[in-house]
Amino acid sequence: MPELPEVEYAAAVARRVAVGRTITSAKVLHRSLRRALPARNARSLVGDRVDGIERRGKTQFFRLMSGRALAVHFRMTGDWHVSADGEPLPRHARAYLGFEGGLRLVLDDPRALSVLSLCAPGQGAADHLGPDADDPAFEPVSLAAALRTRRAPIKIALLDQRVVAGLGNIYTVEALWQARLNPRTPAHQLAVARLRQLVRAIRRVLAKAARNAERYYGAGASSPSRFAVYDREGKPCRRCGASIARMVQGGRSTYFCPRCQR
DNA sequence: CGTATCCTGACC
DNA sequence: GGTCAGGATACG
Repeated sequence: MPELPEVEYAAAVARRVAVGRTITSAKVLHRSLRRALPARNARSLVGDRVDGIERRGKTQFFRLMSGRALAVHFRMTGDWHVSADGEPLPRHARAYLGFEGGLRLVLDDPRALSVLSLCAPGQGAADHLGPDADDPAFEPVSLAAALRTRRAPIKIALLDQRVVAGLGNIYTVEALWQARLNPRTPAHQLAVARLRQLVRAIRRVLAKAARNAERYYGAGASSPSRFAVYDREGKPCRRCGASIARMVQGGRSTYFCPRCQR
């Protein structure tokens, strides 16, 4: 799943193709994406120019010359595919932007859950997001303040983008293992000292993911897991050897070591 | 707080 | 042919 490091990588790809270039074509190919970006809105992108692409949490913002911004969220399975005009589109092409010079940025998304939307000039679309998980502003003391009233399990709280932006299921689970924290611990019970370990673990997990050159689709299903706990139910904990357990929290799988995460 | 919804490929 | 996966959002 694209989380902060993968979205940052995708944004870098998009920057190379789009920044400084005028949009020559824009089309939404799937009904589900037209809910947020109707055909007329897509058409209005033609003639505008991409001045820059920023990432906040898991959202990419294409800053346009007109003052508007195109927000792109990959959700589960979205990714950019780069091709030249006239080349066949990938099987799960859901939308594309064509640019001056002949390159095309194609949104490739099997499940078609990605969201494209236009933000009017001055419309702050990232206001509801907490600090980015890889930003220095994400630190233990302010995290403690954000969690003070939260009785939900820490796993659930970390997935709330208002608390911290950019974490998804996989790296949240990995960071909790790294920090030896029980995912069920009520968030407000964690002292700053424990949160310091957690923040450090999150930074470490994200930095490792960012260094990883392979894309998230790249690893074959049979290759050894690059995760310490995610999707390793019943396999030995890489720290203590106990059997990795799985539970469901908020409808999503949490993997953890029942022995060394307390 | 929990649960349904979107969407489709993968898997039994 | 039924179930599962899950980010964000909407709702009870």
